[in-house]
Amino acid sequence: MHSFDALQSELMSALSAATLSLGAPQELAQNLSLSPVPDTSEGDVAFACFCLRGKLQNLEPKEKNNPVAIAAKLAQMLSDSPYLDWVESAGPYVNMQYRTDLLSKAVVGEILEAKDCYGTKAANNERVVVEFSGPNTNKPQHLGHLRNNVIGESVSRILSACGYDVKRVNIINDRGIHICKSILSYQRFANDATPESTHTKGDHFIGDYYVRFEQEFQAEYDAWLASESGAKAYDAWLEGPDAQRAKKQYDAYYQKAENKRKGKAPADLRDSFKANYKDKYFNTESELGRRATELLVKWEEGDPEVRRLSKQLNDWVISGFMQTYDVLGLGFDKIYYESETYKLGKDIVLDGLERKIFHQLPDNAVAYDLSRMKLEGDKILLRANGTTVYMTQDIGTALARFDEFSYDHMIYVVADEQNHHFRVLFGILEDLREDLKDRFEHLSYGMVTLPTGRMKSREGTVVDTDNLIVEIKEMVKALMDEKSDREYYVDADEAELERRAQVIALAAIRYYLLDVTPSSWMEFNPEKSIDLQGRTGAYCLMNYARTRSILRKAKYEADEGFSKDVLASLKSPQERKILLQLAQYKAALQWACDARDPSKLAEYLFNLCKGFAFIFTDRAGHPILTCEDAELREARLRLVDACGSVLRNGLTLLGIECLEVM
RNA sequence: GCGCCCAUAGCUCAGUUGGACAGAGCAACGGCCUUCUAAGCCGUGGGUCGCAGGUUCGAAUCCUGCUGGGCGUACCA
Repeated sequence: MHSFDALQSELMSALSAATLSLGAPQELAQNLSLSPVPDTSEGDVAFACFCLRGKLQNLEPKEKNNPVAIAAKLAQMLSDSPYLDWVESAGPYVNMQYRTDLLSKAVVGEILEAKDCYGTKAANNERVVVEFSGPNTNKPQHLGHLRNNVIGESVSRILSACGYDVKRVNIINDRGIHICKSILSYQRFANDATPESTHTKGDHFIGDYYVRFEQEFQAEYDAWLASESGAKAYDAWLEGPDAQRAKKQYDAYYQKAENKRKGKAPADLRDSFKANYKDKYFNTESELGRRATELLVKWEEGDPEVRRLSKQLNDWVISGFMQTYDVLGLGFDKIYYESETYKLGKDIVLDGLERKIFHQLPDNAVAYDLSRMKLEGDKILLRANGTTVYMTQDIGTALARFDEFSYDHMIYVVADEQNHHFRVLFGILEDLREDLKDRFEHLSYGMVTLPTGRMKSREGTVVDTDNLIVEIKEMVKALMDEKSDREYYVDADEAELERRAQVIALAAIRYYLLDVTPSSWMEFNPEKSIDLQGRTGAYCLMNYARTRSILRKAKYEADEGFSKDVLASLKSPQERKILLQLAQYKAALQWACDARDPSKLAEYLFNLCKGFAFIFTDRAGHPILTCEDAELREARLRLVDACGSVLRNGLTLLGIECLEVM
């Protein structure tokens, strides 16, 4: 038996044959599936008989509908299987234990032969483009971007391991009013400072000017609100429809009894005005707003000086991003820049207009009728002046990318605030191009929150990616200092310790972010920061290091020609448990791939670690180095090697680098 | 108003698409370091799966209603 899959399929054929002989329809008998057993002492796998109710023609009428009777019958029929140690029915389930020697040889043998390739599938000739990261060039990346980055990278690796031809792409938003705000702020306050002159990372450097702009603008706005023209604008606003809507909401809320009020209290009229009028103030009254808008217009016109400044600032920010990507080990097959792609889509929309997929509004704007996809309203795709919007660009880039990559799947890793945007985007794309139907996926992930709620830049609670990595690394180093007398630390020089701390810190962060299902919102607690105890990246790394350590001490050689027969001596319940866990790796990987969810793999790896950790620490019951039975000793070392191998393969797919010594 | 999503242990999260007694980590409590890395190992306690109905042999999971929360609903990105 050369692999667990082979062993499993032998069992499945036996099961199919048994059900067939009891009169099950072909179709059903050949599509049975096994399920796990809750308690491993009750078997390795189970077959649940519910699906056979009423389907077995050759059974007595009384037994036909009774899963318990069916289970008993099947258990009896499988009792002489050469692939099983034993089989017994437990209620409606048939519990089975694989023949131990076949199991150990199949599982460990396959892993040690395949090594780094264990679990990876052959190319399936399907290409998938994964778009992730997508930063704006006005601020350094925060914890939310980090979640995006690590999910995007891990999903790419998982898809790749499952046979897909993966292309990673990134689209950097380097165009628009936000960069003009930074330019203006830079012009006014920087005195020609540069990242070099201030020894500041480029994205942080520009981020500070962006924040400065927002502060200045807020101060300007507050002053205006308190002024006479602010008061006039407020009075005028009170007469308008926005005020009426705000008043209605406000009154409706406060007219209810206190215990009947739902949701957040609406802002009072004054605050509604303040929030509501901000954009209008920016566009019409604000000096800063006017200057920023002028810059945007000049940028659009191709004004050389504005273009030069814009490029300079963007280059600084992007070089900062690249440093962060470098630290995280991220690389892209292609990076798109919105300054180059923002006009894409216009021709496609005009073409769609001719094909009557879109329609023209009285002011000549072009829109998509959302009722075509069972939603309401119009989605504007070209403004009356002919300029594009975000949606238009996304349509354009999706189709341009198809021409470039001929993808079978296009996955967008984007936060769940944009669920509606992508629903509309995919609807329009499929309306335009029927041949691309079902190729688009939105890998929607939830926000990373703090115990106090959402991160707010105004309150200074935004967790910065670069700083976070440094902080965790310092924490790891402090812990390492406490253990500096350990044997595995004494040989390491400063640079090596630094490297280990960096690897551990990154593992901790990655595991923390990937251990939660992407679609869930997740809480990040900066107080506790990222714990290094329990279900963590550090724990997984430590167990990998334990496997390497013990193999080093045993002078173990990972030779290929070893006799698999020694593996038959692995037969304790805990050893069997690990064998089964190892055998589940492919299933966990496939699940993670199908669900585009690295947390499925993260959970699996933690459980594998726990199984290994038990044996590793059980020196009395499962001695390895000091095991007196030479065959058993070798078998256990092979098992340790297999655990390490699977652990490393899996962690690599999470983007986590392993340490030989920790 | 309309649309989508969420509610599981003190806290943070799983629960493979309807199946065995609802799990993990943290926190709490009790044991383990002359012996394979204690960033660890073993054990204990802790849950009317938001509430009320319904479908089913069987529901945390599906349906209806309610309660509480979130995100959308731009000619912003």
